[in-house]
Amino acid sequence: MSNKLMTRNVQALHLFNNFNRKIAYLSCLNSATGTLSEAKQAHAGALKAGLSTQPHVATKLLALYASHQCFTEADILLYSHPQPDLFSFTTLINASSKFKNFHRTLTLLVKMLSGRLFPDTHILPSTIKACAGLSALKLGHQLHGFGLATGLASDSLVESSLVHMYIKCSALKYAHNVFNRMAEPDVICGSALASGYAKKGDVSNATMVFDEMGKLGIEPNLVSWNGMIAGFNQSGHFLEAVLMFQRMHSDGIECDGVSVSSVLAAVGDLEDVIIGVQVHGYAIRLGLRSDKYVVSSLVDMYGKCGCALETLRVFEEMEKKDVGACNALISSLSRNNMVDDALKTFRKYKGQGMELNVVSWTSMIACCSQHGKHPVALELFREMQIAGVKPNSVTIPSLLPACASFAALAHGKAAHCFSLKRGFTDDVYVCSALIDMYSSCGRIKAARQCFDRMPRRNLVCWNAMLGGYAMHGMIKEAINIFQLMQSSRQLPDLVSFTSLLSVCSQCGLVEVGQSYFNSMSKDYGIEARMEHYACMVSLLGRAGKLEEAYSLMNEMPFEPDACVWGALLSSCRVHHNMQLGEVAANRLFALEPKNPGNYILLSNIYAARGKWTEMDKVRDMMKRAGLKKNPGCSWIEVKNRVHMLLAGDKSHPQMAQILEKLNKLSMEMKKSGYLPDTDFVLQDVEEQEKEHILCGHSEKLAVVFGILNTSPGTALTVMKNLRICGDCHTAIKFISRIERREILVRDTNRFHHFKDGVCSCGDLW
DNA sequence: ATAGGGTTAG
Repeated sequence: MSNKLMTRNVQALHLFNNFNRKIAYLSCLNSATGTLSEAKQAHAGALKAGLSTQPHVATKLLALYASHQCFTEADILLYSHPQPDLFSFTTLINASSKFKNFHRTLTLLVKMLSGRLFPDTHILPSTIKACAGLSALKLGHQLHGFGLATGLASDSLVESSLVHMYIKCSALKYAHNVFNRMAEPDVICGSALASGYAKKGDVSNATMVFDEMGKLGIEPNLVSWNGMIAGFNQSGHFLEAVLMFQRMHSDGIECDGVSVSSVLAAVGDLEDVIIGVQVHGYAIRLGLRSDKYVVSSLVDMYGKCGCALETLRVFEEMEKKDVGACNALISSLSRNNMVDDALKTFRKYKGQGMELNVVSWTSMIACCSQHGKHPVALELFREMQIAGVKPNSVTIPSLLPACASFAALAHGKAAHCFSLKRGFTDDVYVCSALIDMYSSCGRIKAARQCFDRMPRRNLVCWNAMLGGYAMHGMIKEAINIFQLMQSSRQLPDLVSFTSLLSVCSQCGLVEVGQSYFNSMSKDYGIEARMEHYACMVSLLGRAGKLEEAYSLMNEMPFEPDACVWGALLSSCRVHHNMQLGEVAANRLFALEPKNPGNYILLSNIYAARGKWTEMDKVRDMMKRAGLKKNPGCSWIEVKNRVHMLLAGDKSHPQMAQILEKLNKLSMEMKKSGYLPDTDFVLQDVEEQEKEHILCGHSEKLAVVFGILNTSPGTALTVMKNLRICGDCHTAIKFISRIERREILVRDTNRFHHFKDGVCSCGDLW
């Protein structure tokens, strides 16, 4: 053999070997379906063998990477692919869609289209699914159009993905249309559509689709029934949910834990414990005692029906305690005013290492906020973050009322910043709570800013803003916002009118208030409730139209409650009307014998009229009611007498006696922590108070009250006014004084009444 | 190469 020939042979052999290696590699690649490291090895091998740009190899590698969600690597291969084909795109698009990487799915679709490749039946469903995942209705709609133009829309996979996409985008009409045109409609699409309507609260369409399924030859299955029950429950159609459950039962269809937990939630909201007990028994018969969802809804249902003991029993019977059930228990206890038990439960399971979630923390915070344990609520919020549980958009409005009642502006601001950071400020509940917090802390401008920045508003937001202006007695702004509300086509409700009437009453706008009161039922079909009558009585009463106020009370369709009588009594005190004052006071003594404020008001009227013996009688009544121990009350009572003496005959024989009594009381008050003033020259504190509020002189206001006394009731009033002046620092000082003492529940209620705009029975001390 | 149903917090 010549040398030349030799070299040729070697070359041929080399080529042959190389070819063999490639063949070996390709077969190896084809069998490589396993791990990610295998995929990487295959990729490395392809690079080494110079095969990575071979269409076949690239496509295979791409699929390997995609199956491991390694989209960056897959992308590199796609971009360096010599001729990216439909198959490469299909594998990548479907993988992205499968792993819910919807943005990538749609980016790939666009890239594919720009390469003049068009989706087929393999790609269309997964791209439509991506639109569903991103709620991209427009694009989904376009893909639908493409499907119609190309005839792909009649593919059954495309059809069902369209139905689901339209449901997810809450375009139920479109979904319904596609469903109606399906060649072979299936249970899955039918149930999804029916429950979609149910979730949206469209009872008639939900029922129609559900019933039509039978006509189309599709038998509704358990999931279809459950979807209806759950949907009705979620949209607040509780009765429909229960009826559906009953229909299911009478149709002889056996339900499961899903049906039971959904129907129980609805029963709870109907507060129908009789049905609740029946379903409970049914659940036990079906052996659902250990279903955590069933137990949670049972606990919640009994709680909503006011059966706290049953709630506890059901929870105790649970073998392995579940967080959800524990959360339901906490909220049930809270609902039934068992705040300490709720806290105990929370601490107990936290201590036992139960993994508490956002709902657990939020329920506990809401519970404390709602029951006046404001510092605890704030502390829990801090603890929650230390525990690494992220607050969500429900946590914020649960916490904010605590900041508001506490005038804890710094905490409220922090919560606001937190919401901004986390993007919660588009949430109507968050914003409404912020508005309320800022108004309560005296920052009405900040409240308005929150209001103006809202992308969408509902009734709650409008009421929060209106309430804020009412709280500050800003009549112009309140009327303004009410008009804005009407031009925005937002119908007002009971709460809106409470604020409006309250602010009119505060500002003495009798006619305006009366016209609002009349238009309530005339223009909006809203029947006036107790709080509206309280406002009206206060409105008329403050203006001195006491007889009119009294006759309005007689015309009321129901018996006036303590609030309404209190409004009348307060007005009687302002105008020194003894006759009506006595009527009101006597009713109040019967309605709330333990409320010292009523006695004081009457005593004040007597004092103004110089009725010495009547004052004695009131004092005796207080004693009999067991209220004589309150030095603050006695103090005011005695002070009134001194005023009388000073105003009248200074050489009154009882002067020395009274002064002695006053001194004794002063000592007593000092001992029990009150700060009495011995300087009763401050005759008309109320006048000063009004002036300072109007001028925003919070320090002076604080001084006036600081000198007078600091009984809990006073401190509350001061705090309220300080907040209106925007001086939260001083307000907080007052709060700490209140918290060191026990406040009568009634006092707190009055305070909240004020806050909500019914200030008619304020002016306690 | 997949699709429909559950409780509890404002």
